[in-house]
Amino acid sequence: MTKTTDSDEAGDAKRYHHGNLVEALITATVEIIEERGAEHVSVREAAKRAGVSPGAPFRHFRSKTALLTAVAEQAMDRLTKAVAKARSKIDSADPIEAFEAIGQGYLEWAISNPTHFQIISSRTLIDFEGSDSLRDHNEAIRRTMIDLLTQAQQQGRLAPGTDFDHLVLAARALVYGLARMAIDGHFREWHPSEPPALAAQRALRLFMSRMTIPSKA
Amino acid sequence: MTKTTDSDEAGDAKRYHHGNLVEALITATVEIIEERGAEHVSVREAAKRAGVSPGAPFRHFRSKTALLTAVAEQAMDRLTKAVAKARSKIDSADPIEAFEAIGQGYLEWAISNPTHFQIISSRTLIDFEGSDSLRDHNEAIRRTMIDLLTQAQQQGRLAPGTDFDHLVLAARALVYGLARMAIDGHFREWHPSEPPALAAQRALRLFMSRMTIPSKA
DNA sequence: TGCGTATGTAATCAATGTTTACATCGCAAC
DNA sequence: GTTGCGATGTAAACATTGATTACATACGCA
Repeated sequence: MTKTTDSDEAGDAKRYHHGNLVEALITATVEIIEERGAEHVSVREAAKRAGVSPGAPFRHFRSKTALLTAVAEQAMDRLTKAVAKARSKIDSADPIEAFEAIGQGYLEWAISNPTHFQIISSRTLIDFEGSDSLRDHNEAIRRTMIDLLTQAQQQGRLAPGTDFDHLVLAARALVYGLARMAIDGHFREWHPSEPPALAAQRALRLFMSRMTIPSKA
Repeated sequence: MTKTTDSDEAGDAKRYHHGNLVEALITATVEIIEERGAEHVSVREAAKRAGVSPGAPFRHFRSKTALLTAVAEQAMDRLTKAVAKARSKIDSADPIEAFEAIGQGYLEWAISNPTHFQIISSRTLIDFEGSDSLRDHNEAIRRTMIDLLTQAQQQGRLAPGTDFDHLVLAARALVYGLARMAIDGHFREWHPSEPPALAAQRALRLFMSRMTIPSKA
């Protein structure tokens, strides 16, 4: 009865009960994805890294897919927060500035967290449709971007003759394409002097400046 | 010595030598990808479908990765041809029209061949760097698009104040993003009346119309 | 015809996902 | 404190997979 500390991670003593296996497995899985790619994750390896037997993970995750989905949920959570933070930073009520800020926040997060972004968008490895959390967060981001563009339209800020639906499509495709290019290594041939996140931001800004009309203020 | 026919596939007789195993394995692998996704391909399953023992594929492919890379090479070959065909169809010397045609050809192929496009761009499953064929074809397409935009620039057809490098980046990201959205199922919420390929084409056209100046002719 | 080599088979191995029977701990009720 | 039950872990097993090795077969050329 020497120690009854129940809380967190700093224990060396190997107890029968891990205490925080779910978290430890997710962390270990992220590590493996970083080292070998999401396709080469193994549940046994994650268990080993968490210091636990091969069967233990299945007490918490029905399958390997469920484990990877949990990783995706954590990732999506962080992405949502990054986007929200990016938006809160600009105080302007200008919907176009807000859209740019959100796009930039999205891109910055995706580019500096390629592992997490990769698992979010690899929909054959995770059960996207089966996770309310994933679907909801994804829809929230998408709706925010559409709402801002709708505001811009209502304020007459879209370049004349612009079809709204195809503008939205192009904007989403641009942001998504830039993010995926980054994680797929397409930025390798880019100028070393300009970091990918900055280049992406400028491309997005170029796009928006051609699609919209500057505010009069 | 009844049959000495050496050529192709129409034989029911189970010969010891398959005759065209490489091709058969690639075809079988494509089938599996269509059914279960690229991450769930198994060499044994491909061997079974080709009517051959589990070890046989390794006579022709050093590893599973090598088999998947061969599939990617076949896919890239077809994509290159589709792009070339799209370009040859328009006789105009206008670089911007040519760019649009190529982009459209690229998108149409990617959207109607999601399986093949997926394997091309999943660079953790295939050995992209190790395949001269893949690198060369990829570089060729990229260079063609850049060259056309360069011509447009030299003819003074870019909207004033447009930074060339970021225009190229945005254009590539847009095309790539549209293609990936299609294969990742992001078009599901799109109007059912307008097929994804058409929507993508219009988004691309919108983008180009804002970035360039129409020809005087 | 005969033989070398490309191509296939069979057997085998280690690693993996998953299940099942059993062990151990944590914690609330007495 | 003791008891007992549910949550959490272990150990062992099974089928499937990627890959290797020793052996078998047949194609094609001298």
